[in-house]
This record gives sequence, structure tokens and C-alpha cells, in this order.
Amino acid sequence: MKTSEKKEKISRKTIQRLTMYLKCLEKFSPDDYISSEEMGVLLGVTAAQIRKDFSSFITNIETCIGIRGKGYNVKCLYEMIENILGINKQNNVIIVGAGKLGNAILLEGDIEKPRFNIVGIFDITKSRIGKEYKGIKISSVSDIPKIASEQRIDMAIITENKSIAQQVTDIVTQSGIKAILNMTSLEIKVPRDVVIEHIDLNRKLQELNYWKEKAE
Amino acid sequence: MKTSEKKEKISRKTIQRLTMYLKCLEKFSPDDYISSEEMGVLLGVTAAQIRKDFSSFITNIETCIGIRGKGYNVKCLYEMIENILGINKQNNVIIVGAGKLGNAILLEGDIEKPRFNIVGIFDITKSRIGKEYKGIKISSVSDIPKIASEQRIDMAIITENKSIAQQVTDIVTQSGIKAILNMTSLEIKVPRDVVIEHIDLNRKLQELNYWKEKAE
DNA sequence: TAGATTGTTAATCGATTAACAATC
DNA sequence: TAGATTGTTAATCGATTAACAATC
Repeated sequence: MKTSEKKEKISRKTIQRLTMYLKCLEKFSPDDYISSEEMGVLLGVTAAQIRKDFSSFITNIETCIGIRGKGYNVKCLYEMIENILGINKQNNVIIVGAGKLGNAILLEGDIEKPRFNIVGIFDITKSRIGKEYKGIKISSVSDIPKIASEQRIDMAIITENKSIAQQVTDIVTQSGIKAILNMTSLEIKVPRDVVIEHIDLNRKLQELNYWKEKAE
Repeated sequence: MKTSEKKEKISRKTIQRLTMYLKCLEKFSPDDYISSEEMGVLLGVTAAQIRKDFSSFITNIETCIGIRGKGYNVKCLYEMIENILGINKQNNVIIVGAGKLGNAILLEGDIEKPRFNIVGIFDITKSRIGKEYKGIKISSVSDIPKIASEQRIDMAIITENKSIAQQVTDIVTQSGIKAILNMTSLEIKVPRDVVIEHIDLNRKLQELNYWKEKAE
């Protein structure tokens, strides 16, 4: 099967679980075999759920998959999920906002290294530009279009101050970058052909509070 | 109706949307009226969805609610949602991990101020203890039990290094703190009576990558 | 072969949407 | 009253689970 063939649609819920399965598999040796039952217990998911999730792409991509009576080979399964998610390659990421948050993500964000490769950090504040962290020099946000034209930038993580987050994101999207991770508390708007995910600390705290009170 | 009466169960999806509605309402004047239609357009949700979400607690809590032909009063609706989420009061939060990430959240995390009140920041590293940020002094993680016994701590945000995240979380939960926001890449385990939410940057990037490739 | 576990189908469950009477 | 929009019911859609034949 050609990779160009359109994939069947996989639900958002399934995609979220795939990233969870991936993380779980990292604890095992590549040669191990793991059953859906075993994995389900570890992750608090039913075995049926797991097999169902896998079945949604078994028919699409010819690849090794579970062996009846034995389970799934860890390495095979891992690579298949990586494949589905499209993370079996190096993705170039930039951080936009070199304040404390951007800096924290760059230096102690535990970003998976060869998979997500941070190739630049940018800021709008003159006084920050030129400083170097971890061998990466802070550049001006106004340089993003130029840099994006020179090398493939797959994603941008927005860590700028809320007040200018929309403004810098506009520069990012105008530079042709198609994926944004928004870490500001502003509800950033992007053109329809750009995908965006939001990490909103306040909303998470609000949710957490509900579950806490409910549990009491 | 007493507040002690057990609430009907509201789905996780609905709770997530409630935090979204709250954020949306903040853009309006308290005296405004907003219709489900109007709000739906702003948020990319159907009007029916919104009314359905609201209806799940209309019958539970006697409060002002929508007016037919007119819509919902912003202030009323806002307060009702705050009430449901249990965030109509001050929640005391501690940050555990005074590295770059903890520091970033404390100083530029845009945490909603009176609602989530950061009352302490802790670290395990001797050299960091005693430093002061924003009027809050970094204390030793070993002081958490004592501090938690002196004042109500509603939540802890874990920003410690991955390698010791489980260890410090154990101290937190043993101190009687019942809600954890895990910002490390470690899958922290907590006792069954503690609620936990995870913010995992790598998993978010993986998801984002899938949607990006799918959109292409 | 016997035991284990897959892949898949059908049944169940839950969440979303459409439609509309109620009513401001 | 006429227009607008709610609150709710019933219909639809999608996701999860149970069950089991297939097969390693």
C-alpha cells in the first residue's frame, strides 16, 4: 500500500490513546511480547478497547501485528504507532517566546530529542535577542519568515506573553508553519489550514478542582 | 436544595466545555445576555450542545438560568458554572519544583489570581531553598507535611525533575493534598483518593503531529 | 493437541444533534 | 401579539464493551 493512500479516519480519542500506548511500550524491551490484556491492566483501559484501537489501522497499513496466542511484539507495535502518528522521523520545532516558560521548555522540558528537534528560539524583546541557551541563540521573531524559508519547520510552540501571543502567531503562520502548540492563556486564532493545540493551565486547574470536589 | 446533596453526574466532556464557556464569558459584560446560538458560533459548538450541557445542572441547583426569547445573563451563567466547578472560592496551590518550569509558572504562568492562590513553592535541591520569588520563599519539600497541616492546601502542581517526581509526589499525597497537576513527563502514580491530571508536552506534540499530517 | 490471545462482529452504552412545544 | 430562544424529548451518531470464531 502506498503511503499516499488516504488513511481511514481515526477518532481523536483513539489518537490520544495511541500516544499513551507508545509511552507504555517504552518501558518494555523491543523483543518482548505484550497482550492487550496486560497492557489494559497497566493503563486502566479494557483489552477490547486496545484491540479495537489497533484494528482501525491493521487493515490500512501492511505491517506486522499481533500474534494470536502470544500478543504483540513491542518493537513492531511501537513502530506501527509511530508510523500512524507520523513521528517516525525528525520534526523541527521552534519555540516562540524566550521568557521563563520558553526557556524552561527548551532546557528542562524533556522534549523527546531526535523526534522533536528544537532548531530555534525567538523573542520580540530586543534585550533577549542574541543570548544563547544550550547552543541555540535567541533570534528576533521578525526573522522567522526567513528561517522558515531556509529550512523545514514542522511546529511552533508559543510561549510568548499573552499580550503579544496572537501577533507572533500571525508571523508564524504567515511563514508557512502549519502546526502550533499554544501554551499561553490566550485563545489564539489561526487560519483554517493550520492545526493548533492548546495547553491552558487555568482550564486544567478548573477541571482538576471539579474532580477533586466530586471525589470528596 | 442543600449544596450537600449529591450532584448528578456530568461527563468529562461537559466539564471540559464548561471551562471553555467560562473563558468565553469573560469577554462579555456581566449585564449582557448571550444566546446559545451566539456562544456556539464563537466556540465552534452547536447551540443544542450548549443548552444540553446547561440543562444537566439546571434541575439540580436552583439558580437563575436562561430566559426564553432573550438568552442567558452573563453574570448569572458565569457564577453558575463557577459554582459547578467549585471555583467560586479561593484555592490554595503549591508548586513543587523550583526549577525553571516551576519558576515560569509562578512568575509568568498567568494563573488566575484570587481563584488559584499560590501559597508556596518547594524544592528538594538544597541550593535553591531559601531564595525568594515574588515574595514567596522556596522551602524544602520536607516541609510540605508541616505546612499542609497548618493551612488548607487544595492542589499541588508538580514541576520537579522527572527523576524525583514520584518521590516528591508521595510526600505531597502523604500530607493529605488531594489534587495534583502533573507537569512532568513521568506517569506519576497516586493513591485512589487523590485526583490527578497530566500535562504531557511530548504526548501533545505527538497528537499535534498526527493532525498536521492528516490535514496535509 | 491444548491454551492463549487475536481480530472482528454484534450489542450496549453514551454523547450529540434535530426538532419543537413552552414561554419570555 | 410576534419574534426569539429556551429547555427537553426523541433520533442519530459514535464509541466502548462483550463475546467468540479464528488461529498461533
